[in-house]
Amino acid sequence: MVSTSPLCPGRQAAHSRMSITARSCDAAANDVLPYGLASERARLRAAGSMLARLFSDSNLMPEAHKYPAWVEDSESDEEKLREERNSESCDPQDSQAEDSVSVAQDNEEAETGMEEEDEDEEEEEVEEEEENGTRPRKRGPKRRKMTKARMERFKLRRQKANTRERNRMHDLNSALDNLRKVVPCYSKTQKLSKIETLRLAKNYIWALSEILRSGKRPDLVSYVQTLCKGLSQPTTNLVAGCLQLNSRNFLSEQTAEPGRLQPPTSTFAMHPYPYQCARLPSPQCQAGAGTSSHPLRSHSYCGGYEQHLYGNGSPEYPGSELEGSLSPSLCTNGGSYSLKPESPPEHEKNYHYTMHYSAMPSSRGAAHGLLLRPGLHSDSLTAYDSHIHHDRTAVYEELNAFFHN
DNA sequence: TAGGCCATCTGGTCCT
DNA sequence: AGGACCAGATGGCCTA
Repeated sequence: MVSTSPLCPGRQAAHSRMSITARSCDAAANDVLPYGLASERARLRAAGSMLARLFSDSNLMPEAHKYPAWVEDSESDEEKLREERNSESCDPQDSQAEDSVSVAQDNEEAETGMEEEDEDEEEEEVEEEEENGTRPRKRGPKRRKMTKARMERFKLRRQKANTRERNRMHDLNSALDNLRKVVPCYSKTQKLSKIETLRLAKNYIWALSEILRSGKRPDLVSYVQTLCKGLSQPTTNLVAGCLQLNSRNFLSEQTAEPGRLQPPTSTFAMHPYPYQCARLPSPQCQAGAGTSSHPLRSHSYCGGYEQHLYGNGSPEYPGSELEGSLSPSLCTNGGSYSLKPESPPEHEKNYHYTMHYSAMPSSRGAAHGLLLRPGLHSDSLTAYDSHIHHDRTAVYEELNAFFHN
């Protein structure tokens, strides 16, 4: 039995504490492009530029965040500093703490020695007084006495820095939210964790670059394995669910009916990943029946996998094609359909899996189970989705007409 | 209660 | 000097 956290599948991962930094993003990005093909790199650069534009879109950025109460409350701030001074002065012998509390020491000096100075003298640089005996004088530039005015400036600077840092992290989170929407599996109610989002995005880019490089259609198993490489088990289940993949079924098919799957000439490296998801129905359609010479023009697959992978029927590759395949305008939850497991556990009933589907499903048969309702998930439409929602409505209407006439 | 994830604060470093 | 970026520390929230 696979347990799934209803809020965050990444929480199940036994990863050590990690912070999402630009360095980790760079490290992930460096793994994405294993090939020296200039054309693929150019396309991916274009995709990267598109993502950068997407993330830098001012409409996507959160509104100005309110300052916490203490920012505007100087008295509470002073109390905070006072508490810090009290707590940090408990162990004066700790040299490491000494560095960290230098500001507090300065504050202390300000209180003890400078209160009677007038404001003009406060602007002067004054050598630090000799410390009283026990500890040697610290190296480095001589510290200035922390006057009241200086302390105020310090506090103001610190508050501004905190605000900037807060906004910076909010922007980063906003970009991560946008990234969540363009990776293969998006659920507003069950958000991927930051690290899982980055991993899935990296795998997704890898998978797309493999397709571009080889010009071949990967088999379903390898595709999902590639997407799920390094992800936690709950996230793997989520992605597999989004791709309508029943690992138990495809594993058995792999052994009992290998002919139904792509031969092992897959362009994706097979790696043993312990799929244990057995809560999803069988794939509605089997892979491998296609004869299309081009993966992006395939008309043989059906179901989420194909719609996800080849859904954009545009015959053009570069530029707009890439933007189309990566852009949420074609990869949207606004017109997506939910994939619900058969008899889901109680705690999963509120899950809201959405599968990004693209402009044109591959066949009419594939569309039979597909309800194209522009407002289907309007509750989960975000600001960005709302932004592009209007443009997509016409497409949905056309598709509805196409499939229901 | 432990562990995972997250937001925030903070000081350091680098760059303009 | 000030801003951007980073990483460590901390505490809150949530789940198993």
